[in-house]
Amino acid sequence: MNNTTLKQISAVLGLSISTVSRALKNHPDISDKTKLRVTELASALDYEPNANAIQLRTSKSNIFGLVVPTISNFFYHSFIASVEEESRRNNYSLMILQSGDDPFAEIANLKLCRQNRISGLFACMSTRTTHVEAYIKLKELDIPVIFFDNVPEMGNCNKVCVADEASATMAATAILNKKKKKVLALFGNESLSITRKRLSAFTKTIDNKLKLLVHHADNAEEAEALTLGALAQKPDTIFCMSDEILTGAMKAVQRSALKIPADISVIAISNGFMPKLYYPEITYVETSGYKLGKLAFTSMMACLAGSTFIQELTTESVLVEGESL
Amino acid sequence: MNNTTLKQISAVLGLSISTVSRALKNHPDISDKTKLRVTELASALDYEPNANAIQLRTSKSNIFGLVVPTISNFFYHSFIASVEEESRRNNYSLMILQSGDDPFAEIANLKLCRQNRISGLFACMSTRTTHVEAYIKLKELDIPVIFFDNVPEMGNCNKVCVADEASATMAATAILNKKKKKVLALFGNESLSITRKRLSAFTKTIDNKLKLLVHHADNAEEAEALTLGALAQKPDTIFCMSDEILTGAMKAVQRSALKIPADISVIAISNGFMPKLYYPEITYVETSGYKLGKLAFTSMMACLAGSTFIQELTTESVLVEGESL
DNA sequence: TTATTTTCCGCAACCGTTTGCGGAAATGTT
DNA sequence: AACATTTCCGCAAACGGTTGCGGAAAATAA
Repeated sequence: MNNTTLKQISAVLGLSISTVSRALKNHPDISDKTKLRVTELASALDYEPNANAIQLRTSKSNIFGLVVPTISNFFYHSFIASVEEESRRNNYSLMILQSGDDPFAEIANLKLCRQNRISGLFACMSTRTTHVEAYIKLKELDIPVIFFDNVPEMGNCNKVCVADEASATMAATAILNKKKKKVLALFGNESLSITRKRLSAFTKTIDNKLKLLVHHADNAEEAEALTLGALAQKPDTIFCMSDEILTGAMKAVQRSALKIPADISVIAISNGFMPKLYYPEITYVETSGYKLGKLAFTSMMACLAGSTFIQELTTESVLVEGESL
Repeated sequence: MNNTTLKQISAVLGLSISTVSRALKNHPDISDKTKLRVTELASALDYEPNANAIQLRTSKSNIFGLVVPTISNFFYHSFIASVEEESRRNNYSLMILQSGDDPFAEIANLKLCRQNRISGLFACMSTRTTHVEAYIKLKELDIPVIFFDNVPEMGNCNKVCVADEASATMAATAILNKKKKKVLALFGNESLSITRKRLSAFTKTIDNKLKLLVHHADNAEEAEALTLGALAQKPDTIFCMSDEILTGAMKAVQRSALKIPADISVIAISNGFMPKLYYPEITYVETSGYKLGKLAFTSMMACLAGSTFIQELTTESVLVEGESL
């Protein structure tokens, strides 16, 4: 069975297509009697307007694109859920695409977005993105781009970020306040903007006031291995810059049968899900993907409303105390 | 700046729109010379075809819908990632919508899918879905619907499921083999199809050969509380039917400072991510969302290829041994 | 009754593509 | 040279809506 069209309705009712169209959108030109006839038949026939036709005619798509390295990631997860929620609430659909950290797939995804004439794009660049041209092209087409999480260096673009520096500073301060002496600090891939920001703020705050062992891990396995190795040097605290790092480190801690916080303290920067999985719950500085999503969305709406003001927004972080520090 | 159109290209080159259209798709009617002129200008102008126009003209959308209670869930996660991957590989886009377990949002989402004239739908019903009419309507419109995870009872629809019965049986068998005496078995919401299946298969396999304490938890917190309470009865094993249940139970175990597997054994049915988070790693029966996604996709493609054969597919499960049993 | 206004609806163009068909020009065949 | 083919391209309709404009019929005013 095919979808009902305005033409079909108009044929049945002996009206013109335009009259039916106007009746359905409650246009004042149409009499109540006619409106009633039309709406009743439309709902009887389960009429649903063809979004493609509307978008073609109005050249507005009401679709947002969202490109991300992978959707299987705690942080992106909540970000995506948040953006999807807001989008639907505002009558937008979301087209979600993952690049798998492959620059070519990323370009292909952006092309797909363009073909679908998206109204705006939420983008987290892949680790190895070198080519920002494809993103710039979107801007030239007056399609707002809101970068999040791993954002480009260049200044003239909209970005929403968690408070990387503030979070790292907050965590470092918490450690200092507890009079810790030796911290194993685990960070992510060095080429990520968030890694650089967090690392510099963290070390700056620690400021040689205590012994610092810094390591970089690309994934949980690496973090576990690094932690197992570094535990030989008897740190009294572990700092993890992300959830993924945290899971690796925690496994190493459990494996070493160390008691938290008696034998070793743990603090992380996290979305909040993982820390609550453990007992005792891990103390963490919250960088909420959910909040970031909301922020990104309001930024997007501002752009669509005509704001040409380039803004770089940041969510606030809070220290959530568990019993691990 | 606006997007380039065929009309613009044709105007510049002094050709008709149809010629340009054909040249771009390498139609034999067009001479190589003309093709070259067209393709060069097209790429110079960064031409990208308007998907809406194409979809309107061809009445094929190349968009799949995916509706799910929430995307913030481990299992759906990997399922979605898997389907997205396959979709893009096959030149389809994915429109992902979450209902938040709200039946009205679910209906609104399906409406959105219809308006966008999706080519097919991957659907996991919300817990409280009573109204399958909206789904049936899609079938009437010849839009294939592949249900996954929480599927409707009715027979005449395509379903892909993890091997619920087999998984539960496998877990129960593993427990029996280890000569356990008293099992705390934690299940999810009773109204879910997967809960019913897993519960019946599990209890049937255990068959009163040991003492069974069955509880239902809707979320991790409930699972934790239930576990804490039930530990008083000194079970020697905990079975968790899902990741969410597992996280709750594990927290209770950690809180009680019980050693795994010395003091208590744990086994779960899981996607595989959570069990590897703990040390020792939890033994689990793997029900892979990733595999299920692949299966759902092939089923979808079969439907689109014209297969009217209603099928109910099931992925295979495997027991992944950790050191918790 | 005639003139004026209001009410209600249809015509037609347009959005950007695809595609069947027809036809002019170029080429090939006797 | 006359005819048959082939090569290459354009016309126009269609997909399903939206919307400016104009106009007939009905209602109101003079």
